[in-house]
Amino acid sequence: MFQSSERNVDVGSFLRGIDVNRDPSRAVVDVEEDAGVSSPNSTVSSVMSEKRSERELVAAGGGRVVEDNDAGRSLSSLDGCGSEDEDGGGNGDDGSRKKLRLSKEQALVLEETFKQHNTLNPKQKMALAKQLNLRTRQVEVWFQNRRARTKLKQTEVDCEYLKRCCENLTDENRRLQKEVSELRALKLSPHLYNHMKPPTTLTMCPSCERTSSSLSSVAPPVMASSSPMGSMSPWAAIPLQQRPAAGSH
DNA sequence: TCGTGGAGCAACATTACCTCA
DNA sequence: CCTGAGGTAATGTTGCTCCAC
Repeated sequence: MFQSSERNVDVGSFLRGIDVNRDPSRAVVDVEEDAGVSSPNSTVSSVMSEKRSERELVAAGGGRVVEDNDAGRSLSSLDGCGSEDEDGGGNGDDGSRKKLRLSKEQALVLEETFKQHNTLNPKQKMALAKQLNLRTRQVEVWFQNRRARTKLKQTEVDCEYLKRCCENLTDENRRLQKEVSELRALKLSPHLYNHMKPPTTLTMCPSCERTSSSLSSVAPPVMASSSPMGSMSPWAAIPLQQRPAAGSH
């Protein structure tokens, strides 16, 4: 697996410091969820593999694979987790993971819940899982993926916005450059220059009595980085209320 | 009080399956 | 029927926090 080394230098990192989901009752809840997989695993991998096999059993044994995903089925007809505790023993033999498709009703409820809070504490997770006849792990995974999708969408929106900003700045730069060359041309033609009124757009610098828009100050604007997505936060110079937001999910 | 190991969690990258044009 | 693209559920890894010891 290829992971970037700067993986954790992201927006989410500092948010993790605020562990809004931390719930004192968590331990009890999680023990409940992982009932039967409570062996003291020494490594994460072993935990994962055990949890994985548990999931596979449910996914396969529950039979909630795509072929039975007709739009009309009711939530209560989803048996898989109803069998939260039962293992079903399905086709765990071939090791293939069958992918279930959430019903429209389930997706709707999950979406609505996500709108209210994009993370769930263990109690909420369990309640939601129970309501939807899903496993808590499935709810958890759905929220993880949903957060990822939201972030991706927001990134795309940000990117588009920055692209437009860049284009606007380029245009502005071009305009200013043109203005500079025009002013230079005027300056090189004293007979014309003397008879002209000073440009009304130029303001006097009160302290030095020189025009604030002297030629040197009209150099092309240089951004903090050559790229609009430079190392510095691209939003640093953009008022918060002007930042675009990804559409509702 | 401090260090340590385990557990749980979220973020992230990736994989694998499914649908649909 | 085949196929490639896109969507998304699921998996694996990593780092962080909390807590018991």
